[in-house]
Amino acid sequence: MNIREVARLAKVSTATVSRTINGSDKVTRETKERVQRAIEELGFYPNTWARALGSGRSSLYGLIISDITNPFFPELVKSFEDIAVQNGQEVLIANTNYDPARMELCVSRMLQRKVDGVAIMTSEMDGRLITEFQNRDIPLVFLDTGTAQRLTSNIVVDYASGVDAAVEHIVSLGHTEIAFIAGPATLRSARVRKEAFAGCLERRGIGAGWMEEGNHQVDGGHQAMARLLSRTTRPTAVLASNDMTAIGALGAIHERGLRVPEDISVVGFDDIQISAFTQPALTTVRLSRDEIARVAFRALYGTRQEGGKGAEYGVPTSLVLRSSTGPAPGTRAKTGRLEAVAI
Amino acid sequence: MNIREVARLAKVSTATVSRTINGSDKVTRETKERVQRAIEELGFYPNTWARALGSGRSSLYGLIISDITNPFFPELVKSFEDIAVQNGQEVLIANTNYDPARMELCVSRMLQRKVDGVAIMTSEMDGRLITEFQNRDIPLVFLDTGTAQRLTSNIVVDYASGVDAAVEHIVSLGHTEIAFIAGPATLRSARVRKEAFAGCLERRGIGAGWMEEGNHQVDGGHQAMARLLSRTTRPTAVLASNDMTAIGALGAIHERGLRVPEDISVVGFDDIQISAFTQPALTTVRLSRDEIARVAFRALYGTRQEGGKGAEYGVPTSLVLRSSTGPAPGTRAKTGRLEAVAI
DNA sequence: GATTTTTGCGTAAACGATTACCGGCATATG
DNA sequence: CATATGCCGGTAATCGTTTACGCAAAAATC
Repeated sequence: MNIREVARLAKVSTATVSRTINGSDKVTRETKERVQRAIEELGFYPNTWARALGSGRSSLYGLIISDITNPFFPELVKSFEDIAVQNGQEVLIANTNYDPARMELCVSRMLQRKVDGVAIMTSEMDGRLITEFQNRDIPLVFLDTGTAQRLTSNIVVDYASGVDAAVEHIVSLGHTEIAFIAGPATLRSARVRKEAFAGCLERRGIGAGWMEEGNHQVDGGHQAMARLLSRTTRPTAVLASNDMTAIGALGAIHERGLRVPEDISVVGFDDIQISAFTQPALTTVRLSRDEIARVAFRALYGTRQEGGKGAEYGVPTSLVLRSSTGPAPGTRAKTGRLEAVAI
Repeated sequence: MNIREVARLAKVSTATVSRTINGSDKVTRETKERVQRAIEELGFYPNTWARALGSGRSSLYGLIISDITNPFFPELVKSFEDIAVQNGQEVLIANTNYDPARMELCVSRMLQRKVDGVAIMTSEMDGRLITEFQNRDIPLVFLDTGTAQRLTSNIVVDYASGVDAAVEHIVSLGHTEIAFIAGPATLRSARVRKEAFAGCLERRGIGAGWMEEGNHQVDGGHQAMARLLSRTTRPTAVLASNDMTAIGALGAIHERGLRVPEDISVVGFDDIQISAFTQPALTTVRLSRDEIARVAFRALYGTRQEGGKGAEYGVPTSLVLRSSTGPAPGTRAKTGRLEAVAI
């Protein structure tokens, strides 16, 4: 079953079949319809690899992430795939496992499969590898790393406003002893969150003494929280650099026999799915993976047409109120506002 | 950069280059080395599409799952991808979203990309679509659906022994009022788990009166548990058809002001990552996704060579003891055994 | 030493599309 | 009425491999 059989049945040349398939305007309506009928009658669909070879476009996008088992990524992957398929593209997924050495393998996989563009949603990318893509005119889009230039776009997450909303919420509940559990200092996005937090407190005239470092995993959050609790005085509210960390903190607090939010309020970051189902449900800053995926795809898909100049795209964050935050112990704060925005 | 340039540099024909790349034994060692040097010198690697077109093999496997945001799947996907890449293959992932209509789209995507085999790790597959693959001699492997036949293998999970170990554990803790929250009756694997549970109780002479149905999601587990708790008497132990359901149950119990495991013990199924981090950490039956992925890949990869006859593969399950199970209220059971196997 | 068999490699025809180029016909233009 | 201009659609080259076939030269056989 190939294009020639369709051509024979429709009594046209293979070129005309190809043109109808690709929506060329050089075919009259009647011919087009005749070809369409032939295609349907035979149940024909074109061989993607032959198309790729002939046209130089693979209709394949690469999606490089750190680790699909990190709950941040599945939604991103799903949305990206959805949009891609809606636009007739496929997606090649590659995990770096946070390992720069594996990144090399990922890049080579992308190059071998001749992808039409790559969304790099992780930070283990070094300059040399980026060059490999640029040399081959392959559009890229980064999440929070790199800068917009020819053929490469960048997605900038507005961490600051999310952190700010969280701090505002906590402060309005009467908290003044606020801690932050940071992510690994090597991660740009973790540094930005931490700095945003420090800045927020400073602007409000609250000293930023409570600071611990986790690893963006549950165990790191657990240990960091345990360290926080073993000090002579303890915070009444804790912001975590991501939800995994917050979940670890929840566990550590629970182990100490303390209650959330009565004794300590906890705020996460990202709004991963499971955050709605922790005990208690986690108040957190949402970073929409759907939005990221949408923007990333648009960046890649658009870059070719628009002369290949990359752009910078912003993605917002927003506070999601659940049950892990409450009035500071010994305060009688209004909680009306809490209900208003809760989901 | 193509095979011809390599051929010219190595002073051989393109056929010889192709043969060395594909590890044919029809090339002498010296020639092979000369070609290798040329390949490295030019930084050449073959165009995958052209290979696919020429050979009829795409080095692509399809992986159809219900939903990557279901925590059961990410580990499966990751392992499958890992193994595939180690064997020079790529993976095309497709989500059905539990929707039989979308399954059609998934199948068509697989066919268009001419995959060399498909692992179907979901149950929304109807016979007509399977035929599409069989007509094209594409090997398949199913998870717990379908039967082994020409070109199609099946992975059979030993649900019974996992459920049995869980019930044994619960009974040894002195529980006699044991409930089960089933999955959707439409799902074969959910039915098997439920029947295994009923069988276990019967064999031990315990009546199986406590039965509710969830939906394998957190909300379904929550509601089912709430129904269980609103009865006049309540169970002292609950087994859930999967971990998501168990997490929902945990929430419902907590809302009622009851404690786990002091008032009610809870056991999950699957051992998804987050189960180790719930409050309390969930005792559950592990179903290794790594093992499933390994077996699935081997089934597909092996099928071609071995004359295309499919096989049946077994995957075991095992009990993982954590903190959500304890002695039945009013009992003084030994907990020594609990520590022994805990992880 | 003449023969068959094996081995190593080259030639060239697929594989299934895309697309540059070209030509015929119908319509517009003078 | 002759010529210019589009519009459709066909011909065939091309993309980069794989692989069937064939042919020397080397090895094995008698």
